[in-house]
Amino acid sequence: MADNLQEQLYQNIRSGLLAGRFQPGERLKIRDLAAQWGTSPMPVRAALQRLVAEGVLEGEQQRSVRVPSMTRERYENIFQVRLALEGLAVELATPSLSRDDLVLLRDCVQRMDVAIETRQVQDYLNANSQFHLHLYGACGNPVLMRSIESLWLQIGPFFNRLFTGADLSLRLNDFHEDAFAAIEAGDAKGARQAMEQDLLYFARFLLNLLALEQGEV
Amino acid sequence: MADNLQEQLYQNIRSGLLAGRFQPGERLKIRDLAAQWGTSPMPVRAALQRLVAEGVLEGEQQRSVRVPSMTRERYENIFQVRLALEGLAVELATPSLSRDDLVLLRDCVQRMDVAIETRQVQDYLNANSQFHLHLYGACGNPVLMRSIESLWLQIGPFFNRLFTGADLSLRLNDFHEDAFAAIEAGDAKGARQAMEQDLLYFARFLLNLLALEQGEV
DNA sequence: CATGATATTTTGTGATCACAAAATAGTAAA
DNA sequence: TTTACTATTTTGTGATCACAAAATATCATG
Repeated sequence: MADNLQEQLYQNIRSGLLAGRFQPGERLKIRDLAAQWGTSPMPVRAALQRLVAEGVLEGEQQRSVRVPSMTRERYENIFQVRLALEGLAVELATPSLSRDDLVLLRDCVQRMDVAIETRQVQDYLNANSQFHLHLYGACGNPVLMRSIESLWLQIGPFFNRLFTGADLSLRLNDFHEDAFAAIEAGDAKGARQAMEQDLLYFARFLLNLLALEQGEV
Repeated sequence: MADNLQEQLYQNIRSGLLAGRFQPGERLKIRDLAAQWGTSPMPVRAALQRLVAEGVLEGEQQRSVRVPSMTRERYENIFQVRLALEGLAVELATPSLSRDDLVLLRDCVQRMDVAIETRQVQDYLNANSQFHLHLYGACGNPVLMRSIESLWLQIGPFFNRLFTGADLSLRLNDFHEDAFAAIEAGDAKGARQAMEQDLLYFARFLLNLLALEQGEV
């Protein structure tokens, strides 16, 4: 942890968002959060403004800060960019993976298999994000990595909330296995294609959950 | 202009950066800028932190804020992402351009032609950015647009500074003409390819200027 | 003259206060 | 009961202050 407050508060709010602890459309009020964390409003303000600048929260025209709500349209917009960036990252990362990386990735795939069988949603999500982000991390391009993480931060909240209590489809690991096989063989284009299939399948899965939820409300 | 100070200061500093009025590596000090604009340090702080969050300025480990310096490596990292995102944007935008859009784009191409002949560097840069950004703007994906603008903001400063006083290559408009022809014909893939060629040519041109400058220093 | 320790200044962070605009509650009239 | 106007509270913004850490200057020592 950094030694300044606003960094800590930023991390706290951020992980709260990723864990789905905030409702879409909910207003985040500076003084409330400050009281909750026992600080002055000042560092909370900075942390919130940072999250707005990163596109994680939305700032109503120089007024209050809200948790954005996810619509089908917004999801598809984000997905389109993810496909381009994560595809590129896979292609770049594949040739430069070390033996240790491969061991870790294989482990992630196995953990996802187990998680699906035992219906441990949280385990699956953890292994899934580790698989993707660790793979992308090897692309050697910090700018690309930063962009990808920004997008993950934007969908993460809904991701986690929607998945909670959802039935895991048995096919949610198929494309990871394809991707891993291609990666292991050093086939960058193949790895990219498999990964794009995974993203597509995953996106459809999530859109179903989203439609389901919005139908119920 | 928004009615709050920090937004105005943000815009001011931002356009100062885009115009190349700051030196790479230069430290931006809160109190200095505040005195310069006749405000308290507070809104300056917010504006700077926002620019750091957007990746335009770099914040040295919870300490002072600097204008990042451009290296060949960093430029290539940004370029790689630009190619993916702007290529996608062109492909998406092409089918949904209105007649007015085409008129505007054609005008940009013409203005660039004139600017190259008369060696008006600033005119060329203005027409160039308008051509690109207006085209991308038609892609209908705000998330994609935001990402692209973020990248432009990161190279803009060097862009403008390096170009000032540089000789304009006569070929700097060739690919725009190719791209426009494809766009006009509704050929999305072709437009993407032409635009990628343009980015590539432009990037090489800029890398030469960068090498030249760093060789001189 | 070069070098390292010390003192001074500079600079970012966080707290408290003042203020205006927005959100909300309260009240009166139809 | 509903609606429109007013009063109160809430909330974000900007200013000023206090403080600690970093940067810089000063000076003594080799």
